[in-house]
Amino acid sequence: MKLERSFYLNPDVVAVARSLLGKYLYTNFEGKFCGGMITETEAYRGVTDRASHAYGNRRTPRTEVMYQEGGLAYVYLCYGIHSLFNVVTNGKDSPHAVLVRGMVPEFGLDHMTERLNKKSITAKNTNGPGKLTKALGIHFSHTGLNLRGDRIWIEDRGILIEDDKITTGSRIGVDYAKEDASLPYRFVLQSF
DNA sequence: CGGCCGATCCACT
DNA sequence: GTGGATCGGCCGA
Repeated sequence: MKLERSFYLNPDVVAVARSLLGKYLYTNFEGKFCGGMITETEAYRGVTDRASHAYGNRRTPRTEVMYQEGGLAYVYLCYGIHSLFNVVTNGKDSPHAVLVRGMVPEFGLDHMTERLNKKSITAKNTNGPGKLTKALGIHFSHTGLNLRGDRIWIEDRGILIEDDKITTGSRIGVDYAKEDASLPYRFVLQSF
């Protein structure tokens, strides 16, 4: 059920972002098993995408994981507070990634509720990239983890998402990316 | 090595 | 609907 290595090696990161909708993201930290269905993603198309951290083939200790072969987690700190979870895709030295921005919580609800300091949890509590990492216990120190390992992984549970259930649009917070800011690289599964 | 700022969230109004 | 929180990365000097 775990997504195969070949899924992550797809050179078309926009297609990967689209096909991650309806897949299930799981974590298991300290014996706390959690997971849910992915409902929102954004594609970051490597060295030619001004919105990508790897634009212009920029390599830093932080972005180095994006240059590895697809199938790793790229987690970085945003605004000094939020850990944002990305899926590294494509082959080595093709630094593509998909940002996971939303999910519907389904497994380990008690663990996620506790991490969020709430009394209960709904999809509204995991509908942002910083919120879902907090619920799942993903921290920027987890960057580089293999997504076919036993701490963070993604499964296909056979859910088929029709095109008419998806809204496509421009990515969030990428105004600085000039002509790339308006590219339709954001995918949102409706009714969640 | 100093300083600026970001792929955000939430409490408060 | 708005401002404050809060800090690592990275650029420029």
